Amino acid sequence: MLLDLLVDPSPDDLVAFLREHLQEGSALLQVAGTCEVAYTGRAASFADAGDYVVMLKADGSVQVHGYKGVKPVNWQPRTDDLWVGLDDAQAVLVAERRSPEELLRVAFLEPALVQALHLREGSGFVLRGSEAEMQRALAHDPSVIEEGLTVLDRELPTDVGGIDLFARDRYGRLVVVELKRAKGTQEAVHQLARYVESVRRFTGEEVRGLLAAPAVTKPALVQLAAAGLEFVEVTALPDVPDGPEQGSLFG
Amino acid sequence: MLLDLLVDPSPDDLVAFLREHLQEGSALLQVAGTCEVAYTGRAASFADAGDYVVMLKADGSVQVHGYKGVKPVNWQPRTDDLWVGLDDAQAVLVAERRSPEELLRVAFLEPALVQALHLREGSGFVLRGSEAEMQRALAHDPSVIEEGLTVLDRELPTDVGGIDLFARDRYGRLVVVELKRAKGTQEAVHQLARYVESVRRFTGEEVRGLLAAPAVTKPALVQLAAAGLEFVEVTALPDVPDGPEQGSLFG
DNA sequence: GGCTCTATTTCGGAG
DNA sequence: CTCCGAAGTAGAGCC
Repeated sequence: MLLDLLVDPSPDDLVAFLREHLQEGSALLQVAGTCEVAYTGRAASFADAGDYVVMLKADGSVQVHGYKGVKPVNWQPRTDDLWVGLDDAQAVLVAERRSPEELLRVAFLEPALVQALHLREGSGFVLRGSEAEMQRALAHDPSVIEEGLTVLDRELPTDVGGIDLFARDRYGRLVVVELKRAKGTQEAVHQLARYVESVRRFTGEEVRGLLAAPAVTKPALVQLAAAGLEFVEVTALPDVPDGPEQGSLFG
Repeated sequence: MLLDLLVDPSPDDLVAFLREHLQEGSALLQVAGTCEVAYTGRAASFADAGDYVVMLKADGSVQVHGYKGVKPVNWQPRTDDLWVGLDDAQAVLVAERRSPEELLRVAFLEPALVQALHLREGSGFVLRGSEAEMQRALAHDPSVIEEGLTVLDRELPTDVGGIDLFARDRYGRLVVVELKRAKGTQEAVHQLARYVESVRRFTGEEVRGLLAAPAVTKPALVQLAAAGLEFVEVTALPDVPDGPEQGSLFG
């Protein structure tokens, strides 16, 4: 797991270390120390001398972490070219990317530690509670939203985007359901309004619009009322296993 | 900078190490090794045995990094309670948070490395090219958008959100400007349409809607045309220094 | 405290 | 490839 480690490397040693392990191409590399960081691309930023931990992953992603926060101070999601060398007697890392064209440059003023780790590729990972899962569960048992609802389609494309759930209520009226895993916002209401309008225009039928979420913000509720749309609180969901057999029900 | 480091620590040593440095409270801690990670809270996730680098920052944030990607596999932006101890002869880290109630648990099955680093608090950091800066620049010189434009307000609140720039054109017509730092999407068009509708309703006047961005996507352009809205390409921006004197112009 | 919005969003998926 | 929308979004700003 731990492949290699140097404490207080000289600039030369740091460059050699990084080059060697980048060559290999499968290690996660970290350099901790005082750095200067510059980024240009989608925006531009510059951080003068400060203490950071620089993490280089095997997929070419680079992130520069400061003393706080989950989010790195600077980063690059992917790099097409990675260059390591000496500049003015300092070890320097340059990560470049095309499309979008961007460049991250880290100068290691005082590297305190460099290490190479080998992380085997990911193990089984399960996430529960996404909107996709919520959609699956509600399509499987729409009575949670409303009694007598019949699901016609999921992810139904319209000219203004995809409708999460498309159904008919017990009286045969068309129902557009917009799902939100978290609190429903004005944005969600507007999305719903667009869908309802589109379906109304397309079918000429009466169309109800439901926002199904665990909660709504107050402004969203006002918007809903103003637009003649409805909110349905959806919290505890029935447990539905995922799998291809579920998808085929609605293909 | 490097405070302490252990290779292949025993569970007991790992727990002692973490406790000691958490006590101190100002270090960035990292554990690399084979772990099992579980999260419950806003959603739920579970990752069985895999290789990860766990990073604990002094602000209480925790992140579990896998072999790829900028984004951690699991994380916690802030923790109200951090607990380290032995469970079934394994070192275990539990990071808990209230509001939202969530919990991250990492079991270190085979810790390969643990280290403590001291990162001095951040240095000067400058970011250029954000939407805020774009807004400042365009408010300062709206002729970049259109000749004869007079800015009335920035971040003007309406019942459906805040309008980036609110202005009158050379003929005295009201203009709502929606800014996007990157390519304008359908979402931006809908947002703009919402603002325009709101202002139209509120004032009863004729209202123009402009999407100002370096580019638009094709579907967004279609939507714009359909809604009677306009696109203005805004690329090179005048260089405007930020500072309180700028803000006061529009307070 | 809650609510809203931006982001160098990242990431994954669909056309 | 582009485009779109979700995210346990994170984080900042405002009320």
